[in-house]
Amino acid sequence: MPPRMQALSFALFAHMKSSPQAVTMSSGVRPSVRMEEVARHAGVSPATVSRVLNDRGKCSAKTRERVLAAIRDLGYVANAAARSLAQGRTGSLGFLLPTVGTDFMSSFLQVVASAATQEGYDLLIALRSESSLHRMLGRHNTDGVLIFGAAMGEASLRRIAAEGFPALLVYRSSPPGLSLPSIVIDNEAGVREAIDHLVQVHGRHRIAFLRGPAGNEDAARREEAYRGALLRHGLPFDPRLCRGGLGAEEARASTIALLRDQAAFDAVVGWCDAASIGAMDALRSEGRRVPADVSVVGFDDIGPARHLDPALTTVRPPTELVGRLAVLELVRRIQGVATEPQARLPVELIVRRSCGCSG
Amino acid sequence: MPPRMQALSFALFAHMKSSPQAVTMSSGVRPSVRMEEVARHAGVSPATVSRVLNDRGKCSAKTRERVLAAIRDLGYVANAAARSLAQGRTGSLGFLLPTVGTDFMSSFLQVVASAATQEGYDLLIALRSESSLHRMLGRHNTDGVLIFGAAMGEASLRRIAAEGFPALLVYRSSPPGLSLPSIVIDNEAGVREAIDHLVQVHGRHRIAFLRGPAGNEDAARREEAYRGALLRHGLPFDPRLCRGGLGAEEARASTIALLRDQAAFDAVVGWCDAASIGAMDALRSEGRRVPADVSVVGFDDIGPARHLDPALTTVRPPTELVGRLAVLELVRRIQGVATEPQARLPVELIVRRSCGCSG
DNA sequence: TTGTATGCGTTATCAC
DNA sequence: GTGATAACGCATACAA
Repeated sequence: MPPRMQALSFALFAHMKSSPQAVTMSSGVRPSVRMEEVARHAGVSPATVSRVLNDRGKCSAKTRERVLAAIRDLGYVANAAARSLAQGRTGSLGFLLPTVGTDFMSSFLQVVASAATQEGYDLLIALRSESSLHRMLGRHNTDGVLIFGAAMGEASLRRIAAEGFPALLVYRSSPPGLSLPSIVIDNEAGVREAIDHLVQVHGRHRIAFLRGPAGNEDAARREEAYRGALLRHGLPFDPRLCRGGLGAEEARASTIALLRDQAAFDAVVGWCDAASIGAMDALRSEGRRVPADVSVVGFDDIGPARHLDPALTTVRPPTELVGRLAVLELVRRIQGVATEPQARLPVELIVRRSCGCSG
Repeated sequence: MPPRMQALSFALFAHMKSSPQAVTMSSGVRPSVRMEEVARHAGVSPATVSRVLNDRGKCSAKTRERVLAAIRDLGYVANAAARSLAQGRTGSLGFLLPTVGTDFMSSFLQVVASAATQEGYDLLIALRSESSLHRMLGRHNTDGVLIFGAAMGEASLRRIAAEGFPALLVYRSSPPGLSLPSIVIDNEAGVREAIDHLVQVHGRHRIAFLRGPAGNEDAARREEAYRGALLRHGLPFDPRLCRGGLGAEEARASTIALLRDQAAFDAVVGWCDAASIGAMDALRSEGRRVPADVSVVGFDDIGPARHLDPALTTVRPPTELVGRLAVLELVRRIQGVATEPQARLPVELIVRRSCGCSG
């Protein structure tokens, strides 16, 4: 935010804070209509209304009609808290995630949110915050939680597992000994395929890698796979070619450092698309041509990948499937059904132009 | 999803569905610890525990300690439903939005989520779904709702207003007669500045516009402003230059149509960045140079905008401010404090290279 | 098929 | 300061 805007924002806040216009406390806030009122209106007992609402037990079509009419007339909406208390379930899922501000996370969240709705659950989201985490736990507030990546420390995971609270890890496997169910993708196969392609199709032999954050399991697996793939092709591992690329910024910097380093390279594999995009940016600004001089491959297939110039060749995880499966499995676990301890979903190499193909 | 993957997904689902490993129903699921147990453990009454938990009324530091210790030992977490029922508040905000899958929405959601956390509220998100909307209403389930753009029909808005349920519109103004509080941005000023810049600095006189979706208020305002700005500069409005550009795809198509149409133009203003990006894409693929042949300007300043080649000149709304203010105002409204009926926040023209500047 | 009564876990209003 | 007790609004045996 530029200074001027910031000043403005303070002014706005201050103004509104000190706004003296008294308090409208319960001006038009009539007490919300309860079930009892609906019952009276329909000439039945509250219990009957409850049955109609939940499709429990049989009741004559006529009373059913009357009740529904009353509900409509009065604009009745059940009090979620009371219902939860009585039923012992909240009807909502928690989703713990480190951030929603990235392309990848937002599209994943989209999938999870619609899957949750489809399964009849509300979605409560919490950004890596131990406090909101706390509230979600203890068989309260939420019927179960989806935990993305490293959004939650191992200590908390341990507690969840101990309490038997329904939880499912996504894009992260269970810490040893905990046996929390999880859904991960086949990072190894993805990177292996990518590098096989670079070596076999494009004859690349000096392949650099931009590594992800330390705590990130996917990042670690992909880096491992990178080294493994080099080995399989009999290529030496050159530490100068393996640099930090957390996001586009760092990737840009690393790529420029790579160029300055004189350590010749003819391909860059980013641990994620954002990193690869940063790399392409840097290469272009330094006068290198992609893919003529350097091939670039990413991982994630975020939205912009296909619109880059050249379009980014990248490894696509089955985001849609991961999200739907995650919600489904969590719901199943909430219902007490035993589920697979771990699902490892296959990825797919999307060949576009940044590797050198003409597709 | 490619066919092979789809088949696989079915296989996975089927497998898990038919998994015969019985039911773990309440295997390690011990009944959650309640307040009463904490009370016994600490040698006090439940009422005292409640006081300690909520900092209500005075109590000796010693009992306070004992209670806190008991809570820690037993890993007690308050039951949210019971608490809500007793207090008449849920401690969560609802956020109704059409989608989270776009750059713009995800960064806005990020702001809203962290603001909510900061204000001590959980965030319940609902993707344009009348059913989840329904649950959020009626003074239940959430203490108030944030409604983004056209995420909710006017009928529902009317009901909300009638019930006096705390609600705040964001990126959309209140329908006439409803007086729901709202926070909007100054679309007019943004487009006007952009077009002034194109005309005055770059001498552009044939300016095309890519219009947004019909129901979108921002889109409508921006288009109006486009026509207004042309008028002010004495430029004719040519309907052939005003085409659909909902997203990148349509924008691409429209731009190509524009070129085929022989209706000469030297600038394109997109109603949003995604549209402008699509336009740039099309221009490039058709052999036009940006900005040499055609200037391009966007609206939103989404993340990728600055990384395009050339970097996109665009109008930036104060997303951070809008989000924080929205949460703050909603909370204030929930607390019964009268708030401004409408805030119209200023935008800023971010001049980069796609307009022709060398910045 | 429908109504009555009780409990869900917490907070709040009282007495003590 | 602290402890009993009555709501909070709904679901669900159980009775009718």
